[in-house]
Amino acid sequence: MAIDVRARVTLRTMEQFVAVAEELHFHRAAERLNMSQPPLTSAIRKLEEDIDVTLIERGNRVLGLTPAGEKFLEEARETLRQAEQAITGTKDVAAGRTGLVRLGYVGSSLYGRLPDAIRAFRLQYPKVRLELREATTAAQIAAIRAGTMDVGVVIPPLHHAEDVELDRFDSDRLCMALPKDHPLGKQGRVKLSDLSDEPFVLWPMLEGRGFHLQVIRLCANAGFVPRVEQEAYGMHAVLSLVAVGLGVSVVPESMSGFRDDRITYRPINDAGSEFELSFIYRDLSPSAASFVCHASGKEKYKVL
Amino acid sequence: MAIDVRARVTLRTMEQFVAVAEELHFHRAAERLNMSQPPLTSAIRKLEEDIDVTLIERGNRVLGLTPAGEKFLEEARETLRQAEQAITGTKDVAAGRTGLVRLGYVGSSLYGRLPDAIRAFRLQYPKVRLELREATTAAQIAAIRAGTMDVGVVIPPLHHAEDVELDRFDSDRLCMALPKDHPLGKQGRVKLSDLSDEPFVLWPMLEGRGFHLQVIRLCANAGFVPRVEQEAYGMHAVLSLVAVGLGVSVVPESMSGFRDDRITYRPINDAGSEFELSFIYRDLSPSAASFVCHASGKEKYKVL
DNA sequence: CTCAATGATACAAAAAATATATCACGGATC
DNA sequence: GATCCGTGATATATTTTTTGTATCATTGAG
Repeated sequence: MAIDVRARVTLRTMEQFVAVAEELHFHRAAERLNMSQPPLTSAIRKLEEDIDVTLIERGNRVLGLTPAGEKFLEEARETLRQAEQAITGTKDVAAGRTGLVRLGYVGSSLYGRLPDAIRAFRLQYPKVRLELREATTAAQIAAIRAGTMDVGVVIPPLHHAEDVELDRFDSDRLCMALPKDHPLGKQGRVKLSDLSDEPFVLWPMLEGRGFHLQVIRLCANAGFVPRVEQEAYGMHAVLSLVAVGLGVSVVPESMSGFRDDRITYRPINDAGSEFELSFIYRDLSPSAASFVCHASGKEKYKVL
Repeated sequence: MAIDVRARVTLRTMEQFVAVAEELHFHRAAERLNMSQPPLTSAIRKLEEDIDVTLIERGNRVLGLTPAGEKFLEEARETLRQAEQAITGTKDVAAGRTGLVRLGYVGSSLYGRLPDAIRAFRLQYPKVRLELREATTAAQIAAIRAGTMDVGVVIPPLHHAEDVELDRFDSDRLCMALPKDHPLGKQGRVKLSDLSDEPFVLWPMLEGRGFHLQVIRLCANAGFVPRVEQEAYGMHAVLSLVAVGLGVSVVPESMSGFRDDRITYRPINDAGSEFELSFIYRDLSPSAASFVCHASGKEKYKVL
């Protein structure tokens, strides 16, 4: 029976009651509701019958609310507000204005366009929560497949990852990082081949395999195999070791935004020094689509 | 336009969507809703059209919710819950199960049935808030007229108060209060006329005029005019002064529940020693009606 | 290849909401 | 005190919405 009652009392009924309760005048209320007075009168009466409670006191010519009417006015307002939120909230989600984006990124991307893209996105989509996690390209692919990450920022090429989509986001190139007191560091122009006999500091191959290979290949093209004397996890660690003179390294040019008095950066003009940063994803939630869309500047994405 | 949309999305629609979202199966959902499948299908489609958001992913033979659908499921559930509360809450108010009762009472009523009545009422109507305020009969009448009090517990008769309704609640009688070391206090039987020459402690006439007059009249019938030597506000104060020997007094018998080693109570058998405690009220809110109804044991009251 | 399951479509019937016209009542006005 | 205006109630017709019945289209399993 309770279910039956709820079925009969509609949002429209509540809207009508609120209008009458606020105006305390059937004609004015009907006008506000863009309807005529008779159906309004009967609607209110049916409402009272349905819930079996007198809500409006019909004293001669003056209307008043019973205590129950006051209560229903309050509750009906809240119900209407909630109903409206149901719709606007849903539209927000659909439009990607609300939601959660779990964003992964490779460490080096923090020195490119990504931070600015994040800042701009947060301004335009304040209700989207962003969860950021640094991870290697391989780890991001795994997380996206596992559904624990929505979007990743990685360095292509990807291997065995035909199931994830890829969108170019930023480009960068490799450059040399030299200790400032190193002979080459004082020299104006340095060629990559000049490093053939120098000890290298590099990240382990497990951390960013594709990127690692690109460095090796680049050196190979310059005619040598880099002698890796020291490995370190993370670009910052690599650079710290370069700073104290443990060796030279090849890092993304955007890392030169990371300043250290003991390090000198030198460009590499060899072909193959360029690399890209791309978004990867599989099923884009609307909010994740908003992010990729906004950051990559492309127009539309099919959302899940 | 937003208003238009809200007008089209009804509670029924939400109920239908919730059923489909929970079952992920149109036929089962329709069965649960006691309707057939085709109109359910079209209702959901119309809902999606109305808010212009895809809520249900119709993958071949398997249904799934889009992120927006998840959101709408959550919000629709909340809306339905709120709508149901609007009705049940209103019914609670109408039935007097919820609300506020501002109850006034004369001090002496605290030693009669009132405390028990309050306790029992609170057990049966836990959602009704009770505001208690001690006040004289006259003050209660004024407060009820002013609309700042719902129900009063007073000692009739009332004067110039034809506009308030009166309901007998409890009865009591007057008794003598004597200092224990007073000669009369040691005597087994005491007649009221024995007090004719004793100094009296009484409350001022302003505080409980009708009650005061009853004492005077009672003494007059016993053949004397009480010599009031000391006035004190409140029964407790009166009794305290009796306890220290400042005089004798006549107080409600129920006050003998207030024990003091220095006071002896003696019954008054004279006609006219009885008095009543009554509820007074004007417009009973449902919760106030519940209270009066419950306390006085009567069945039904017309509620405002 | 057929069958069962499932959602979509078309059309008809039922129910509900709303509009129009009118009445009934009460207080204000002259 | 008769009349009129403002207000809510009633009766009935019309439109809109919702629901039901019958049927089809697609898909995956045996």
